[in-house]
Amino acid sequence: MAADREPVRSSQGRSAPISCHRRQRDKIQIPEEKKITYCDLPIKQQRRKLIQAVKDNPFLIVTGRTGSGKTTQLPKYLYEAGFSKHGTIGVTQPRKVAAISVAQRVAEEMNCSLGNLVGYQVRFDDCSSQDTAIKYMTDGCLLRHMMVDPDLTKFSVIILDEAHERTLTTDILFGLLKKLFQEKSPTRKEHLKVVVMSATMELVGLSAFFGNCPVVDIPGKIFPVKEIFCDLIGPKDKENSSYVNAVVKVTLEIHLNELAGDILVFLTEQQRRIFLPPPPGIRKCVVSTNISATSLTIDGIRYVVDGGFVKQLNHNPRLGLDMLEVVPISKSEAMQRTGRAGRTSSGTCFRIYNQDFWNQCMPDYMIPEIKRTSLTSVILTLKCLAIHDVIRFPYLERPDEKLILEALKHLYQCDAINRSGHVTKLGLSMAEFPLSPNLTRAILKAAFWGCEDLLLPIAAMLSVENVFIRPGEAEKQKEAELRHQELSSQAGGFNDFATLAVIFEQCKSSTSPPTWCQRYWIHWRCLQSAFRVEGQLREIIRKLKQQPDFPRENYDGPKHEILRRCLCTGYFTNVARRSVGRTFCTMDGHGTPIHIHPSSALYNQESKLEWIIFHDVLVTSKMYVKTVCPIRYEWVKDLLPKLYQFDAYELSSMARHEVTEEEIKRWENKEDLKQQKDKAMKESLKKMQRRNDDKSILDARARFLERKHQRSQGITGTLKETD
DNA sequence: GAGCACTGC
Repeated sequence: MAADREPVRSSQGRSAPISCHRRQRDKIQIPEEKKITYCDLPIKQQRRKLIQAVKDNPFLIVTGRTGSGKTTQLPKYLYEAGFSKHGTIGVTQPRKVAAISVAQRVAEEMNCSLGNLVGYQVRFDDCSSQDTAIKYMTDGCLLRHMMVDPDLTKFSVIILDEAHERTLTTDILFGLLKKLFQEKSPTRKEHLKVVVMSATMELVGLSAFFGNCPVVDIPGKIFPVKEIFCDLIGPKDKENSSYVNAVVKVTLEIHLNELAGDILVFLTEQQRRIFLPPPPGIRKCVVSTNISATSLTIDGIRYVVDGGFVKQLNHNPRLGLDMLEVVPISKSEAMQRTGRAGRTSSGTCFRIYNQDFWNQCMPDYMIPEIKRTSLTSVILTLKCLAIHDVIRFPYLERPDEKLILEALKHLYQCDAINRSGHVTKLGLSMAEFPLSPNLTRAILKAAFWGCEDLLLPIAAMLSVENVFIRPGEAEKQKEAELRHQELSSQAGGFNDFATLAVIFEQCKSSTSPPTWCQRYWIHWRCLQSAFRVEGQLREIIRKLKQQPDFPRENYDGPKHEILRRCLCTGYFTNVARRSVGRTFCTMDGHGTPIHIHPSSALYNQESKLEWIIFHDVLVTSKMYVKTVCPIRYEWVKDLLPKLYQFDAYELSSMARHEVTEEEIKRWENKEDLKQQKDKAMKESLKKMQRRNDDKSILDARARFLERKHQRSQGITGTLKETD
């Protein structure tokens, strides 16, 4: 077996120790790595091993800390070994900047101009050509590419980099690539190879997923980092967000007591300012929310202050809502933070939490995105790739079935799939758009009515970052708010969607858009990307309209209602009706009480409203809806039944049909056992509670006998059958 | 009367 080959270490039986010299992030390393000439990189000694391992195995895992050179050198080695004769060597990155800057560096090293031998492709920027042998791209780009070329016929090697980040797209690509090899598709090239590169991960599981493929480890150097638990936060403070004070305290202490060296501080939000006393010498203190957020120069960082928390966007399938939650970071993330102190010299990492917090509250690894985000778009993509059985898709880690069923339900409600879970013609069109299904559905309705010009700017504005500037200073904030109100009243004063359109159009047609933005406290950079997104969406619609069977419908209602009618087609899943006072109730079956966010033009206007639709929900201190618009009941009346008239079983029936009888039996038994386990757990919990109650002791024996009797009649019988 | 991370097509 290839896994037993000498130079290549199998991952079998290998633990994934948490130690600081193995935790890295590549993005920051990029500028720094430049200083090392590529001849000195540790990966060079493994060159032959790596090439051989790729030749011998369909899948290979390469691990190594940042700075080992795997991102830049491995594709080059494979090119030099002749792999690109059979197709492009594709390297994916989770982020655009990384894809572009790595491509630049490799092109430099190989002495060619970017876009020829070495190129990159990201959204809005394709810098590659027919001659491109090594192509860096975002993982999203590769996923898009697979919708046109599912067998990846153009590629000889696919390298998935930064696999440890476990982005939603990387996880989907894992499954798609695995499937490609399982099915032995006739069009798949014999020589397609897959390399997964990761800094830190549960490598045993990953290797097992890819058929126990070999793992090559590239060692690297790091200076020693002292780890100090400051004991300012313990397990009890898990829900408490007052850790900011602790972070400031530790930072000040470092500044006053420690030797020269810059400080890197990790917090969950941008702080307006962390005050440091006038410096005796000058010391730089960088406050960062997340490592990937900004490319920081980390030269000279000797001290890291780890606040211990991150902000995470989680999707709650029960409520159908996204929630921004502050959660403890994982041990592996903490080690990555630690590593940041030892890049250029030895350093110290101050953790504001104690050892108990580390042991009890921090998971080993972060929960991957696929298990905590809405899967609607991803499931639609899979359906378009003819993967109907989305429940049994080979996930590295299977998301909760509830999450998948919720996505199916949503897709059905948007007409993207039919009752039996098959993708519809409309669904295929929807997958063309890089937008949420709700928004896409609204755009397509507009296109059917021939009024897409109304919707495209709104869609573009909703898919870029928040355009409204909120200055920190109180007076300026007032001014900004007034300007924003001015804009919303120009849009009629009662429709946040229309406000976005007004901003888009006014800025675009102004003589100096940047000045216009300054005046109205709007982020010019966001608008620039909105302009580009609008162009891209317009192009997609143009192509769809060229199809001969593109539906064209007549709109016969009043003109001033057409925008909101289109929005209703997409957002009827997000309808709410006013209940008591300023509270609204969603109509999606959950009946969740919601409130209009103070940033909306409809805030404080609630008494005048009856029915509304909203773009998104944010749960902070209350459940808030943002980007709201009032509607009439008649517009959604016919659509609302669709919110309830579906059968989750039927929607996922594709999965069931393909499952053998035997599998169903096994699955049912598992469920039985699980239920029994749950029941037993609940009972023992109750028991523990009762034990604390003195009065109950006398009854304990009687209950015990009663339960024993029940068990001997009921549960044991079931167990015997399943055995 | 809120605020409050990041990425991607």
